[in-house]
Amino acid sequence: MSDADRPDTDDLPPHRYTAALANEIERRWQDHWEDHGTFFAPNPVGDLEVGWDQVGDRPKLFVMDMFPYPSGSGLHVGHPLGYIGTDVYARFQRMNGHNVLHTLGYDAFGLPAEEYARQTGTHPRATTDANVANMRRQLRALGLGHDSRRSVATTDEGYYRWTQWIFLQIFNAWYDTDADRARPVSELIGELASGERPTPDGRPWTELSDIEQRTIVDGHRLAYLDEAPVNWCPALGTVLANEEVTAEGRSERGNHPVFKRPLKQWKMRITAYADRLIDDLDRLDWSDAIKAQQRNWIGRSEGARVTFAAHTPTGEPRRIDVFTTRPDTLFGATYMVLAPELDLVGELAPVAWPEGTPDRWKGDAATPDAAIARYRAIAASRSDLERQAEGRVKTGVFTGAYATNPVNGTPIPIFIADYVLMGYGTGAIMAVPAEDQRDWDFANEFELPVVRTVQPPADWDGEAFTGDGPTINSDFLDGLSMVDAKRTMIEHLMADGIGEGTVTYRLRDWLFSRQRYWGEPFPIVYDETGLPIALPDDQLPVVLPEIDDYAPAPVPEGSDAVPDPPLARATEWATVELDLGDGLRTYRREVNTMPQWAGSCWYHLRYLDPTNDVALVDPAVDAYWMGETGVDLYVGGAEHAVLHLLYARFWQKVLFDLGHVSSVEPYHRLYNQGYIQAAAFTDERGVYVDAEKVDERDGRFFLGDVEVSREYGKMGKSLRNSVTPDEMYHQYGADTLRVYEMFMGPLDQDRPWDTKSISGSYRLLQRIWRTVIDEGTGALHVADIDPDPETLAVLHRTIAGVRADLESLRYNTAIAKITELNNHLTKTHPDGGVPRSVAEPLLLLLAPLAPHIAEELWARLGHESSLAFEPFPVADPALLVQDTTTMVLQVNGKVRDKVEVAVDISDDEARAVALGSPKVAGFLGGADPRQVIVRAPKLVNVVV
RNA sequence: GCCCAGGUGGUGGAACAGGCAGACACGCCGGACUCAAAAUCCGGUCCCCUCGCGGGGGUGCGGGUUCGAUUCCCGCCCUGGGCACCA
Repeated sequence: MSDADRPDTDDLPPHRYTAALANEIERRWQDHWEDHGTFFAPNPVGDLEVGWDQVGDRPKLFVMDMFPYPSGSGLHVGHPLGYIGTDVYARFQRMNGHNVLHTLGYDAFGLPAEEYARQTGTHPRATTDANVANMRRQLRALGLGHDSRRSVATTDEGYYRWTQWIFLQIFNAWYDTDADRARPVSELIGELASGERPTPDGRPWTELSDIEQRTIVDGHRLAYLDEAPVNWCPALGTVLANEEVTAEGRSERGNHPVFKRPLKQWKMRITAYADRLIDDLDRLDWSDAIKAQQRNWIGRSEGARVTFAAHTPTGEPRRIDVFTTRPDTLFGATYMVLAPELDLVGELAPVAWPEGTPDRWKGDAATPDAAIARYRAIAASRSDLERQAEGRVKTGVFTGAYATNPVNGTPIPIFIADYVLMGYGTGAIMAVPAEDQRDWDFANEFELPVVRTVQPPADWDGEAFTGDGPTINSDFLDGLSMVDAKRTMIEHLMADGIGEGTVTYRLRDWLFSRQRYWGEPFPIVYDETGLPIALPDDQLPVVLPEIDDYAPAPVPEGSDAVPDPPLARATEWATVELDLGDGLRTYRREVNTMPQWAGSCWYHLRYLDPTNDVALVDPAVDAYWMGETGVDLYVGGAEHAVLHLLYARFWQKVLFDLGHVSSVEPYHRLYNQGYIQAAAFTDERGVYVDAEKVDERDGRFFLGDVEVSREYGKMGKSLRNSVTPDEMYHQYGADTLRVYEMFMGPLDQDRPWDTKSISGSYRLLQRIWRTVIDEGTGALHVADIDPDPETLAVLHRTIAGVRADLESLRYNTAIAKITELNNHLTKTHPDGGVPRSVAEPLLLLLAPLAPHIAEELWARLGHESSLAFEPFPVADPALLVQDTTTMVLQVNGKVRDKVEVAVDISDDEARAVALGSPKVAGFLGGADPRQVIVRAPKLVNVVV
């Protein structure tokens, strides 16, 4: 038990660094920093310009955390890990002369806040405000050096006004594939009107009706309405983006089943940026793991589009375009499969089954139409989860129609099957069972022919062969390798006008509307045509209306009811009289809200210029802080690899294309911190028990007398293993908590929390305190003397090491080096009297990690101002050079002796020293060594 | 199945360019101080043999390169994360 666990006792030295003293010091310094605006970072212009003349010539550094949801349960000790990490870095670089911008805002819209509000029966605004206040209190107590003036919440009207403004920029933009960038739709309209760009059907622009013109433009916008199968979650009463649905086909929030439903929804054309989102990863300092995740998510596939000819029952020609990555196998395409939802399916199906149709193709239906209708109904009724649960057994039905293989003229049957997805490629495939396992499985189920077009190896006993081999049964491709066959086939398709090389992406456009209350309203209204109209900037923000019942309308599972967004119930708000340039008219407001991710896409920009109400961000401010590379260090969890991080990159690029920001990427250096995990304990029923009450005895765990079993998981309420920072400040102080969290291991690694181990960090700070202060009297304990040469050398080695470690975020080893220095001082100066010229740099080294105790001791040493801007110590290179070093003597690679030698010993001398060692000689046994490897002055290896 | 990350003492971890494996800390053992305990300080602590000196083994497993491998290469195993009917 540490002394912190018990009440202060009289027999402790009166000036010991106890938790109580630490708390007093910490409160005092937190007040000091706040009163002095210590962490206010000046902007070059605007409201936050104060102090610019003092720091404007310094290099800038923008350090950011992924901002939190203001959750109702407050923080546990796992949450601040990254925040402490960035704070250490920010403080370190501030001492190195940077103008450092570091703050923390709140991602306060979205499902978590709304769910919490529903559970507690209070309005999300009230719970959000209370939760933000509680988290600010908890984070302040950690001593985080944030610029409080820049701490925005996405729910502030002054914030979401600009979220809405950005939406309008995206709405009012289209992607010019020739210029490979977004441009304003006004320029598109200009090109259409001038004839420079043809209209879809070739008629002059001026001859088109207003609705026709608007429909064409709307079809180009980067934010657009689309009716398509989407992820519909009845339990949450909203649609979800692909990124919010788990592999099991459930909602990421709440784990509810998700179904496909065709619904008219807002989407963002992120697919237009697919290539740039991949290519620009190369310029980012991110881990390969996250880059790989983004590349995989975008899923670029090169292949070919191939046109197959088909016809309707009345003989009208229809083309079926497919995407394939294997155009080389076209001669092996023995049937086609269309996604069940494809409209074309209904046009192709004949009234009756063709003669000779096998029964198993008919799906027990009397006619193709009946078979198709039944199959579509079954597909729609199954959640993704159910589809998955049925494994890879292929289902489908024949449409009754045939297409023609364009390279050999063979008629091939057209099926529908749910293994072909509506949203990928063209929603239709050519099936090549010999070279695709899924097609093989389907062909097997339906007894369809298999034609091999790649020669498998002689010992091939498998089914589909997807490897490389000589092409066979393919006329002009025979004998070619896969690569050559692909290229040759694409050339052939282009020459015949029946296809071309093309690229397809796994990435889908971003589903951007939600049927929830607690989100940003869209700045969009509809007129009687039902087409969307952007509100002018001067009408922003569109304020989220107060309503009594903000709960979503849950729809029973399996029901086809259309979701009814809560804002539709704000009837007075949802209908509005406006003059948008042609007199006062009545409009309907968009009643969906934006998704959780909208606010987090651009908060780095609002941090820069939080009070600006005439622009998103002042260009001079943006240019200064974002430069061309963006945020200098961005720390957060890896779980946002394909959500927030992809969306934010997309918005940044749109804003860049439209000239609103200077950086093409938001986050230059990304660092993914690990998670703090904690032991959790279950009783024999598998129920979690309060981890704090569990005792360990002989490696077994007991709750009272009952044995419980241990597991590890994320810290949290559900596992009953939370430890809060509040408990830790009170028992040890915030500096101890900071040092411990940074000492537990590398920042990017998961680590198990162990409250017992925190005492090591507590003792370290107590020992450093004792280095400076006499515990008995409270008097200074340092001496104005010169350090001995060894201490001086240790100091400078420590400075060099700590500096390098902090620079690369290796805080655990930085703390180890500071510990070694202090241990050295304790050992060499057991009765105090450490030279001031050593104690002072020691405190500066400690300052980024444990700022309160460092400030306090710095002040007690007689300094009048905060050390926040004190230059971080620099090692004297002359003192890093040692005169002598330990040379290792090996025999056959095993260490046999060590000798102290001069660092500049020559190879010949080193060799002589080694061979002169009695221990080495003993192993030689009088024989001559076969070989002597000399790496003076570190090592000599004698090979016998 | 595919793509990442990782596997080192009782525990967290260190060894940054191929050269002393286990820094620093927790825990544990022993000692000093104390009536006693806590706190503090000192010493020990990878495993095995040995009273000691000393010796042998050891970084998930099996090979390889090298005078020398935790580090590089090949093949496996295990753990964690991501993706997954994406044509």
